[in-house]
Amino acid sequence: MRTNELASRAAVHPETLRYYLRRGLLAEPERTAGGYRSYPPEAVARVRFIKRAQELGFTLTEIDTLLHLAAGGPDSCDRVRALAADKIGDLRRRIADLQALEAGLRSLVATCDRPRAERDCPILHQLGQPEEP
Amino acid sequence: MRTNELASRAAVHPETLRYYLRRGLLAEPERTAGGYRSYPPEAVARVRFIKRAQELGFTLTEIDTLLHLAAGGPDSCDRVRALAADKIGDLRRRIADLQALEAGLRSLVATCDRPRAERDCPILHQLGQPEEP
DNA sequence: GTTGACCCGGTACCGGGGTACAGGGTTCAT
DNA sequence: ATGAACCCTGTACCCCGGTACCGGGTCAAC
Repeated sequence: MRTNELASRAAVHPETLRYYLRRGLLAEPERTAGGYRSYPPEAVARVRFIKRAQELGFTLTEIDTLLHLAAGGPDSCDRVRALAADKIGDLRRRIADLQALEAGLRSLVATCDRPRAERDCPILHQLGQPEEP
Repeated sequence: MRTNELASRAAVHPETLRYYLRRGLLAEPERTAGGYRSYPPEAVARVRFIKRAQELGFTLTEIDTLLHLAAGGPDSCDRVRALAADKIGDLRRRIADLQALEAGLRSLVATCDRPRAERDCPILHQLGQPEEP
C-alpha cells in the first residue's frame, strides 16, 4: 500500500506519515523497485490508533510508549507490569474525570429549565479541585 | 489574589494567566489602586479546570464552550440540551475508548509471562478501527 | 529611603504537531 | 510517447499553547 492510500484509509495527511516516520512512530516499510514506500495493511490500524490516542489527550511520546506496550513491551514481565500499572492508573484518572464532566453536564440539562443563575452545572468544581494526595 | 498567587495555587505559569485573559478564558478581574489584577478565589478552580480539561484532550476552544455551559449555557433550554447532548456524546466516546485501552493493557499484564511474541495487547485493534456509522 | 520581588502591556520566541513547497524521479491511463 | 498524479528528500513554514523578555511602575520588608 502506497503512502497516499495509507493516508486516505487512515484519514491523515500524507505529510503526516512522513512526520511519523521521522518520529519513529511508524516503521520504515519496504520499497517498490521505483523507490516508493509499500506499507503493510496493519499500518492503517496503527495510524488510526495514533490519531485517536492524540484526540484522547496523549502526546506522541506517550503514544510511542503505548505502541511499544502493544508490541508486547519489555522482555521482563515485571517491567511490563510496572509500566502498564502506571498507564492504567493514568487511564483510570482520565476516565473518572470524563465521567464527572458527563455527570455535570447531565445535571445542567436537568436544570436548564430554570433561570440561568439557578442552573446547576458543577463541572468547574468537579475538575477544578486539587488532586488528593 | 494577585497574579502570582493564582498562578501558584493553580499550578500554572503567570504568563499563562495573561494568555488566558487575552483568549477570554478568564474574565478581567478588578484592579488594585496600583493597577495590579485582583483575582477572586473562584479563579483557582477555573484555571485548574482549564488545565485538566486540556490534559484530557480538549482544545482551548472546546474548553471555552464548556466554561460557557458551566455558567448556565444559553438562555434557551433547548439550546442547552442540544449543546450538552453533543458534548455528552463526545465524552461517552472518549470514555469508551479509554476503557478499551485499559482493558487492553490489563490483557497485556495477564499475558506478560509469555514470550513477547505470544503476549496479548489488543489496543491497536481496539482504537485503530474506523468508527461505526 | 532602598532594594528586590512583583506587576503590567506588548512584542518576540519556542516546542509539539504538523503542513507546504521545491526539484527531481516514478507510475499509469490515454 | 505524453501528461497528470504520484512519489521521494529536505527545508521552510504554520497553528496552538504557551513562555521569555523589555522597560517601566508598584509593593513590602528592611
